[in-house]
Amino acid sequence: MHSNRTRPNLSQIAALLDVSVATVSNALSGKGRVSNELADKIRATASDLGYVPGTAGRALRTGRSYVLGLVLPDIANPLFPQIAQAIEHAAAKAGYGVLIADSRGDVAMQTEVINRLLERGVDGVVILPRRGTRISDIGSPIAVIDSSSTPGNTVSADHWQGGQLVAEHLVSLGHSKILIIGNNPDSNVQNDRIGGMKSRIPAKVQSETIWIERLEAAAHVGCSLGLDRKFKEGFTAFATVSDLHALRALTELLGCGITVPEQASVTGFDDLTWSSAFRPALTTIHMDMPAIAKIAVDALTSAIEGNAAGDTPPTPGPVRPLPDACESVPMTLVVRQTSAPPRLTAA
Amino acid sequence: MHSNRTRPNLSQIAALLDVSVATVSNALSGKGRVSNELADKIRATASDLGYVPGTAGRALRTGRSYVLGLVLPDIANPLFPQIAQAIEHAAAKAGYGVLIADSRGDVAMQTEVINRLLERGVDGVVILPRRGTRISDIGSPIAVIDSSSTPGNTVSADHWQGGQLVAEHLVSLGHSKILIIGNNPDSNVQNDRIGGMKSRIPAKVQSETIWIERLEAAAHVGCSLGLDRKFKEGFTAFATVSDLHALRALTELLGCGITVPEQASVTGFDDLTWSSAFRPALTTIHMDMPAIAKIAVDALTSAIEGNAAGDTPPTPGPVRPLPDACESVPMTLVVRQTSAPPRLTAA
DNA sequence: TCCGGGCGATTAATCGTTTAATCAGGTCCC
DNA sequence: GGGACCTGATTAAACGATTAATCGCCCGGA
Repeated sequence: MHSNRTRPNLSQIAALLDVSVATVSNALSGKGRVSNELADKIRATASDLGYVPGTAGRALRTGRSYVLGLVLPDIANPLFPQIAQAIEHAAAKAGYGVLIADSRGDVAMQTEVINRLLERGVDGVVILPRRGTRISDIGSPIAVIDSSSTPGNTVSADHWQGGQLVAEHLVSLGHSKILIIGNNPDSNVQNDRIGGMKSRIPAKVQSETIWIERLEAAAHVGCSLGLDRKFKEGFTAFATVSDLHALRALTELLGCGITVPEQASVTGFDDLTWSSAFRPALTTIHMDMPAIAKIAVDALTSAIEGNAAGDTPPTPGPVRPLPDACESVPMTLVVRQTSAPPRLTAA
Repeated sequence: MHSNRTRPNLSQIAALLDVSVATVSNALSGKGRVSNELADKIRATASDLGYVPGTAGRALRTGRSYVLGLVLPDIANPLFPQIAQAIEHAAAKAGYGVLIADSRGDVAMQTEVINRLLERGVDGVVILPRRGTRISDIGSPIAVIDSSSTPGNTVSADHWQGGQLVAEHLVSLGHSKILIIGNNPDSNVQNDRIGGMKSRIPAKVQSETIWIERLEAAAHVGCSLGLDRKFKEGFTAFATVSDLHALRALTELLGCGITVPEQASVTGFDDLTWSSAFRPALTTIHMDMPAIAKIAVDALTSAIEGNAAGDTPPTPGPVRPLPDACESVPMTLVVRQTSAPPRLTAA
């Protein structure tokens, strides 16, 4: 590969072989009619020069930038690394780049950053909407990753089924009083997870749900969740909707002298990267982000490229998963060290 | 703002006002010679149509895309959200978008993803290099964020000074045996942090350094760090180089029945988002990512735009901070609940 | 009256790629 | 021998924005 100061373009190759730029373009894209030997020569010098088509010219001509936007409600979300990595990887495989945008938790900002992405010419947008947000109709295809109970959702983890896994696990361990710990009752994701849990808690097993934000509104942020009292009431399993809350519950229990998992079990959700970095390592529910990202990106790119091929006008708005893909990706249970059968106290 | 199906362009505005596209362009950019009243009319209809210059045409003509690349050694790094958010914000303020790339910890991949970004036409690259990587000379300006002891570093947190803060804090609390817990002795960042700590540990205070990766190589991943033995040896303070390791140390101590902060203090580094989400909340060192990002982006954009203005040929390779900016951004101590004076055991 | 010059706007070229339309030349068949 | 047809290539236009060069016009001074 030559190392020129400026990147080679079609006309350089054309001049070198004394052919027209159109022929070079045809040869490299395989679209027009070019003799095999000439096409070979062209491909050879192209790779010799290290030619890659300039995105600017192509975008101008074709109207497509091969860039997707990724919109997150809050980029500081600890789940973000997994998501960004998976989306970037899936997009790269499909030949797309990923432009990030952060709405910083602000609802108004969410539409603003989407507009900024569109102004930059992205071909489509992957969005993890902020709680309770309706995505207004923008002029481009959108893939929504949230929860199957969100209208317009494209794909998401099967939070309900994940909740079922948690409940089944704890019940099968022999727990008979399970405390479900949610954060915000307005979250579709959390409601799905909790709904799934409840659906698999048999009648003979007691359960109760508490919401952290409500507790904190009544007291102060970072207040005690009162788990020691719940433990004394007989709860031996504490099922949270997020690893973050599981860690909080875990440290609160340990701080009260309640051992985990001997006296009490704790479960999380999401399998954040650090969830296995401490002792006892968290039992949690893992989501298959690569699969979710692939479905979202496939749906998006097919909508985009379908459009371009298209007799039909562009299809803006939320996209559906491809026929052979599902909207809900199963979650898996990761049993580590915070769950065990309850110690049988003398009856 | 009209809501057309296709985005307005210069010629639409020109046709509407019966002027040439050049005049419209001049009026909007304020460069050519246009009468005030015509310029006003043009600006009015432009904003009425919701015109924003298309990036493709502009990029093609000017050779600049107003997009920066952000390269991370491992996007799954828990520090990534803060970094990405800060860079994205700083870039957006400067009128640039941010394209992400993830080298997935692979050194060879690092140069590959940089090339992919360049092929996409980014104007510059912000990179957090993988340990021990030399950034080969690419044809574009690069801002390197690592540590001041890294050659070619553009800007970074003052890890050394952060280490000093930790040591001063622990020493002032009265600790006289401090265990420093590092992960990988090849990391410039970790060495800086530990060097800073040692530089502020007076002779009368004992200290010792252990490396997690070495311990794990000798035993197994996730093995005990042997902190209970260290505690019995008299160590009362455990200073780690990362919140991740602090959490590990904290849970190991708690699991051994050693109370924090009453019997032992633990400190982290980086102030990860979840560091305050559990009890006892971590005492840690916070880095001013927004400031770092601003310096990096400013240096990058000024190199880019200096080039364009330029008589001089483009300045590829690592950029320096602007004259009024510094290379090392001070870190701050965040005292929470894991640090306190050591309990005086009966002598 | 004629020329120089400033102002306000237009013309035209350019960036790199794609693609529809066209063209030159050869082959085949009636 | 002359159209029909196929093949392999070229020509030219187009995408949208920027910008150097140009042009017409009016005004002032000689």
